[in-house]
Amino acid sequence: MHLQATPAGDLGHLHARKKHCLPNGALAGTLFLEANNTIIKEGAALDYIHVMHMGWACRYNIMKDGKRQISAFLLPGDVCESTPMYGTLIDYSVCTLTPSLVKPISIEKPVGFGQPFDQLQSILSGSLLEQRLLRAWLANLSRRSAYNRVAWLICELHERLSIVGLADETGFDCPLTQEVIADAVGLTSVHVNRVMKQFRDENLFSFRSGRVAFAGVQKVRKLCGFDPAYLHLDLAQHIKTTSTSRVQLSDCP
Amino acid sequence: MHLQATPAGDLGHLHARKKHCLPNGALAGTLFLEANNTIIKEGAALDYIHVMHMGWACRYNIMKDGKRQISAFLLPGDVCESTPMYGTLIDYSVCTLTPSLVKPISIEKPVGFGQPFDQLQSILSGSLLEQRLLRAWLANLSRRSAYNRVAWLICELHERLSIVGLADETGFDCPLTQEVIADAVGLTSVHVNRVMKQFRDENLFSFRSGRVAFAGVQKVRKLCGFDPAYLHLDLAQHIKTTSTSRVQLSDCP
DNA sequence: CGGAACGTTGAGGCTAGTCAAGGGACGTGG
DNA sequence: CCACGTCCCTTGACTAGCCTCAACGTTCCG
Repeated sequence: MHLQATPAGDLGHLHARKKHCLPNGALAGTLFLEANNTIIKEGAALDYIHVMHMGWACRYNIMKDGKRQISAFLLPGDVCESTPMYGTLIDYSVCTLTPSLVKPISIEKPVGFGQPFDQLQSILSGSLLEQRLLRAWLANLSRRSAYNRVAWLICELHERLSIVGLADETGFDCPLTQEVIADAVGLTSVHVNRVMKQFRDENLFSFRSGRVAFAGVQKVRKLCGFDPAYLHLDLAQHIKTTSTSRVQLSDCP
Repeated sequence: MHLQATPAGDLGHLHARKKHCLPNGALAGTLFLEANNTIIKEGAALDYIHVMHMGWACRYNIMKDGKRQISAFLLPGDVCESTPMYGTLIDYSVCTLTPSLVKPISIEKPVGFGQPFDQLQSILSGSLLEQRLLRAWLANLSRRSAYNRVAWLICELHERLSIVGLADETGFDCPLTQEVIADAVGLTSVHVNRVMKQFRDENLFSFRSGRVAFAGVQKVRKLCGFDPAYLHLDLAQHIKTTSTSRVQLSDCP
């Protein structure tokens, strides 16, 4: 997708029409945002973290020639900030892809002070997991065909959504447009479309009207070499902290 | 580059022929490694960090089909571990590209305990900087032509080497083979070669016998859209907030 | 001198991009 | 209710960028 390269790297035509939700219980302080609303602007200093409660968002950068590179999809439960360290300058933007509920949480000022160790540890773990995802994406973009690249992304989304209960073996609701997928995997939307057609024709999965419907997830995973290990590794290790059998770690993203 | 996919994801034919250096002064405990020696093996648990004192190394993954994806070059001053958090399982390998001096430093066991806050902060800053680099690489691979991709990598190396005094306006010593560059930018070595020829022919820079010789760095930067901001941003901000000199741990990637 | 590792070059093919046109779904306003 | 615009999907024809295969050159070293 080509966009006008505005100085701030922001989508100029978007306006954050935030409104507060019913301030009862868990939703207190949660913001409701329409699709295509900016949550984080590149260049800002970090003072809040934003937790996705509902809806999808993406982390992206606009390049000098107007091309957009998406570096992460943010699903319910995810934190929009890749390293929530107070005061750091943010080198990416985040915008919603669907109507969303986002909860901002303010951060203690001096990093570390007054924060329990396990909070620091979770920031570190989060940052580490982000790195793993980025390395996996790097390998995906760099070394796979368009066909496998798209399949792999679908597998990642499926796996991550499964973890939060938003996907099962039959598939998942996926609000992404083919253009957004293209900007994530480094293709054109036209080519993404062709690849999707191929997946349909080969009866692997369909991507239509906002839903990915599988005819066998394992077949798809095998074909594109998807191994969910890189998503769990840390989590599993973190929970058990020590003394564990950590099995399938060596394989590539 | 295609490699046999060995279970451990390691380069089977490499043998770590470590030997201790003269244990006097700053070099005490420093290891001397030949080229193509493994420093970190994918799947290991992190208990030491390894600081590059001399020589070049790279962080990489071997994919199931044997392809190698390099996700970072490690230059003098860099820490091989992208997030030096004790006990985490490492999802990449690191090997030397040239004869190198590497200093291993053991880490306190429980993350955080007994470590001063600025050390934690330094780990976080380092991790954050790694993310920035990864995002920059992602955009580079995904959205630029082969020609610009290679130019951009050369600019990054030049900038980072300049920071540690190993490059000037005329160029820098670069021990990378065209195949290694190919594995970093997602091309074949044949095509890297063609692009290099083009750079020579256009009198932008030459890449010959281990040296990159510029005929005007700015011209190259402009053409590929290289902006060194992503390397500094945090550093500048970081120094201001805490006013400490902790140079080699968190700083340059 | 021979081998190994790396660089160089050419021919030909495939993958993905570009350009272009049209279709379906949906909302809005007359 | 229909006309229209917008957004997204779909498809075809053509092009170009990069890959593959293959051969040969260069440098270095034992």
